Amino acid sequence: MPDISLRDFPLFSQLGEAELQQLESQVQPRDYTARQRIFEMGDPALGIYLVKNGKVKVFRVSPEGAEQVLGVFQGGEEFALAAVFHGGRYPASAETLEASQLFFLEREVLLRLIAQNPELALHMMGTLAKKLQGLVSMVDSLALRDARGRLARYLSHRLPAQPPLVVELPMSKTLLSQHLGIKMETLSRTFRGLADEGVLGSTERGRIEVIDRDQLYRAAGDEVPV
Amino acid sequence: MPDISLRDFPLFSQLGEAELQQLESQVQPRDYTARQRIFEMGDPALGIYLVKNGKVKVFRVSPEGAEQVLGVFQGGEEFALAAVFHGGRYPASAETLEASQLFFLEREVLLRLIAQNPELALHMMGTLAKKLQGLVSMVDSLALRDARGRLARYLSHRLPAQPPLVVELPMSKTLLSQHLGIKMETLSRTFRGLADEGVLGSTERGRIEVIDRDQLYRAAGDEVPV
DNA sequence: TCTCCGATATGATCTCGGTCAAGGGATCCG
DNA sequence: CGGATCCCTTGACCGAGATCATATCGGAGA
Repeated sequence: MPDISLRDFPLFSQLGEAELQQLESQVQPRDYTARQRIFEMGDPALGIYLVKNGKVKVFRVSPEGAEQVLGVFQGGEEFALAAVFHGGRYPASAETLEASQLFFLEREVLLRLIAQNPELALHMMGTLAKKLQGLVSMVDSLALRDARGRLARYLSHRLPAQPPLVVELPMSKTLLSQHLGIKMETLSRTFRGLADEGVLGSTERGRIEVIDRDQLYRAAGDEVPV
Repeated sequence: MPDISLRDFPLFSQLGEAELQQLESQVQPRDYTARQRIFEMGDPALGIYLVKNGKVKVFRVSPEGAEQVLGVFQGGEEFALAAVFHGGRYPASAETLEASQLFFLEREVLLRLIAQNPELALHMMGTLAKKLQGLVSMVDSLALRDARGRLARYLSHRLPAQPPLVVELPMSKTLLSQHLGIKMETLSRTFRGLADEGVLGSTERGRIEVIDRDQLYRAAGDEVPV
């Protein structure tokens, strides 16, 4: 996994060389070990995080301690962007999945950056809008699909267009179950079910072989664009 | 219900008199009857809608025809804001609940407006961020709370701080059930349950009397700020 | 190679909420 | 006044998925 510099973040693709260098000096590198808490839901939202390497999960916790994973972010992605713009508190918690290096960008620095680069604002609105869309899709899954439908949808979204009909899971099945809002045991049974139906092949080691692409799409319900 | 002009939209609170007048000429008034479709999920996102009066629901539909309501918008609110910023398609459908007058604001006009008023961009990012927060809360409800917890949370969020311990539902119970992701019958039983527990009083005519505020908060789990 | 431990699988139950069915009760209208 | 319609309530039953319990797999380290 090669290291990543600021210029590799799509979020900053608009910026010129000079601005990037300036930004470089204002960003705070922070190193984390595996399973380290980055912030807790309710903490004041002081800035955004950029993932240089490693993996971070963002999640909510139920009163009983169950976790719902909102997203897993890795190199080149940023998180907690939205929290900065209503100046309040983080609406979820974040924790590393493995040892990770992040950049922390203070709220004020980000706002100043935007003030100097108006087109950056538009770009960030696009980013926010995409996240919103992702959450709408998540709500749809949770409210309107059963376990089979949720899994099929997750897989079909990540199935590469080109031949190797394989989905590489970016996280463990345990974590995936928390992302789909179903229990591990149920996810396990659901994978098994799809395999028995002939839709999937092996599902080991985070490598999901898809055998019947069309039926996977059908199980996903729809929304899978052409 | 008094009529509302553009200056009454919080979204445009930043704009000066001149800009508002200019905007006035670029906005398209559109009238709808009750239960009329405004756009369908998948339609190209051509612009945003501002609600002058009436009520609009935004929702997703399952393959079986069940609806999940993402939001209900009324006078002074706008919807479909996010869709404009990734230039794609509406990720949900919208329909009037009653006869309504809306303003339609074309994407290009909005973008031009932002270009001329950079601080408007920040304000809109705040709006987007709030919507994102709302969806995160919705995901939390759907994934981590049971019917009782969802309803209690909904009510506690809308309970006025001052004495008349009453929540006025902005929609029918049927619609509310589609908003909370539970069936009408279950919602009815859940209301009944909370009343039997002594948490709620009468729940008739969209007027929910809260008797035991503390227990309502407790049933809501947490997240209810001090 | 052996041991340990976290991740995954599988079986046996339980349960919340969905489904199906049958009323109320209010409002509007002929 | 009777009927039609919409919204809500209540009851009986059922099933997908949660829960509880146990077994197995596979990688890391001694």
